[in-house]
Amino acid sequence: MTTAPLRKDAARNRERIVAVAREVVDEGTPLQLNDVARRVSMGVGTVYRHFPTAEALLETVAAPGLEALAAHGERALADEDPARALTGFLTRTVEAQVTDASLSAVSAAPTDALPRTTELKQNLSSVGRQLFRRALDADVVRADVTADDLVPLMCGVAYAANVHTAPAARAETARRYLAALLEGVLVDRVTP
Amino acid sequence: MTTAPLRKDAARNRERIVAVAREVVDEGTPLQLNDVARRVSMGVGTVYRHFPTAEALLETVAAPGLEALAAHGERALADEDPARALTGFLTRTVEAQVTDASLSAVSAAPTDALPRTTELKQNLSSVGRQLFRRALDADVVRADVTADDLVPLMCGVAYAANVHTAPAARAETARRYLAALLEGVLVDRVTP
Amino acid sequence: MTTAPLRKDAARNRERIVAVAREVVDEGTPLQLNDVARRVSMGVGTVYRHFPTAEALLETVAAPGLEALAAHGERALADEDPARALTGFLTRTVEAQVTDASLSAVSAAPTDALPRTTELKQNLSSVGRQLFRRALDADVVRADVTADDLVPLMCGVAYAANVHTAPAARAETARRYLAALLEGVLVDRVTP
Amino acid sequence: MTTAPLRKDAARNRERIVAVAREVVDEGTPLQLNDVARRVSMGVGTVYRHFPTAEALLETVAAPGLEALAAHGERALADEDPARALTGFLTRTVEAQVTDASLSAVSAAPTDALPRTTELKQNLSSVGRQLFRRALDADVVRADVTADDLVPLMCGVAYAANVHTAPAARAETARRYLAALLEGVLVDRVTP
DNA sequence: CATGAATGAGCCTTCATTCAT
DNA sequence: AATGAATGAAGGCTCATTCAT
Repeated sequence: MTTAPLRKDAARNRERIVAVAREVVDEGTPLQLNDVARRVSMGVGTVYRHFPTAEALLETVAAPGLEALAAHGERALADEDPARALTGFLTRTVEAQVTDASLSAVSAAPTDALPRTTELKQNLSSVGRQLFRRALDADVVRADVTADDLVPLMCGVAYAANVHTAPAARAETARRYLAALLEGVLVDRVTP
Repeated sequence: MTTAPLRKDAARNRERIVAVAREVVDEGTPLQLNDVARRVSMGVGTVYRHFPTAEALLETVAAPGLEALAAHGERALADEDPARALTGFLTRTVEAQVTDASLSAVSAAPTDALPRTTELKQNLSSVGRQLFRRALDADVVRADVTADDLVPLMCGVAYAANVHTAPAARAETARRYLAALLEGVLVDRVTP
Repeated sequence: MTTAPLRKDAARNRERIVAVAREVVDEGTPLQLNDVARRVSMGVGTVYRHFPTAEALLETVAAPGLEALAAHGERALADEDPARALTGFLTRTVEAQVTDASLSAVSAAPTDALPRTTELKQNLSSVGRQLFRRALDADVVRADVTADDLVPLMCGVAYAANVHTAPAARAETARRYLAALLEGVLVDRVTP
Repeated sequence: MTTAPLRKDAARNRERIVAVAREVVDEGTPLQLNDVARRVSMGVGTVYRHFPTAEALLETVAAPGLEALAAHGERALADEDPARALTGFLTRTVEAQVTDASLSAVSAAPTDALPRTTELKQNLSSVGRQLFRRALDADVVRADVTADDLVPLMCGVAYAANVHTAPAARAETARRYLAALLEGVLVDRVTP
């Protein structure tokens, strides 16, 4: 056991903190531990006890999203059409990033506050990597992109969708930009 | 000229401020007027006199870069190959954004502090739009991207190149990502 | 109680802040939270935690004075002589304003920082209004002044007493000016 | 000659400064030499040359008003009815103070920046003193107010009219408050 | 005389973090 | 465990005044 099991009330506190942090993130408000403490009507100390830094809390907020993406990826691995599998996975990924600010922040962060986050990000990478390899094996991927580029590219697509775009239109824009990336902006120049 | 020409010494001070701000930006340090004042050994008031906000200073730092990009675009308009012209312009753009943090920040900003910046951004947009239209007319562009998407997409490519990439490799990565976007990640699925 | 009762030490700090603010006010120095923090040797943050604005602190400093005035007014309501009751109340009011800069400032302020202040000012108004009505009913008040004029007039009397008057003489001067206002500067012109 | 005669252009500059300062005062904006300089499109230095301090400029702005009041007082001295003369003068005075922020500020100020201001204030005092003495001699003034109280009392009336009163209603309110002061708020208690 | 750039003290306010209770 | 008061560095900005040009 890594951590001692939390006392029931402590566990409940922790959950309330995370729930409220989720709201803060969804509001687009920067995540501050003091702010969260006030919102959950707990002392700052309590919040700090559970989450040593704002990043740790943010990653905890992001975790279910990361898990869900990985789970989706796992299911996609069962898809017989490798292109469809990869496309579906990536679509889901950018949609999630555009919808959930904790995911875009955590995905793009160079370092993690929690080991658990690193683990989740690796799981996700791994699934992406497998989907990518299958697509490669099926010759549906051009050569000059590697599996390592998937995360940065998805972060970029999500970022692009936020630039000069009204919030309501971002999910749709993200889908369009992903499509552009997958299919290419330029028509193939066929040399006869 | 809208504003009275600056006195020689004032002009020199102004230039020193911009030069130091350039360094701050290149360092990756957030641009703060107090910090700049300390670095140039001037009173804060002097810096504030020249630049009422950090954004104004940042945009001033970015201006030459924006001009250079527009100039490049103008020259590209003379290129007889529309695809090459557009590609060259976009390559230059993402390289610049990845190399110069003021450009990525200013490009993605929804509002401008200086009218001059708005003007420069419009020039740049306009050039991009013309290059795009030519490419469209030459049937080298797929339909579902419009000229309005160029800026967001370039911001996204530059952003992607910064994610999980060592500084030294960013320019090269940006070029790769742009290529991926232009040519498409997936092979076209030809239905026979 | 609306707010949780303060911890003992916090309460002591709060009191020290108010006490020092009282001194600052009595000195005639403008009330600044930073200044108060320095004088009580606490971090600025502590002072800001207790009082979000200088106005809030000023009103807290003024509160006991406002309460005392209202209390005096309540007692005056028991006086059988309506003119004496009103006069006594008003005398007390201008004396207080002239003696305590927080009272004149808070009384004249168009808006309040603390709900408690609004409440206290309303109490005070209400008492004045009742005393005034009694005097009216007893026909000892001329018609062209209303209860709404009492506060402005008292502020004016206190202000007048501060103009070109040495501090030591101000209370006495305020009484004289109030008497002038009540009795009239001009002799009644009796038309036979 | 106290001061060397100004060169024509310097004199014109001076006048423009005063005119703009008048506007600033009428706007209710605090009078700042930098601000005035900008508005008249002159260097701050020029404004400082003409007016060493904001007070000096304010007093210069107030001067015509002070002169007009004194002039009115002089004419009032010719009035055969001493009560009417005094009343008219005081009415004019409070109206002026309520209408012109420079007059209330300069009147209440304990010290003057310009000798000229001291002189004007003395003239005005002197006229008031004479009107008051006449009224006294005619037995239309109660005893417990002296000529020295006139200025403070008028400042107080003007101040009272500004407390909790909408700008548009201030002149009328000031007149009412002056009437109250002159005639008394309380009915004379006649002991039979 | 006129200019206006430069100064920098000084005020306001926020926030991440600690630690006594 | 929980609390939340205290901290104080740090950043933002204004403005009266001076002085080199």
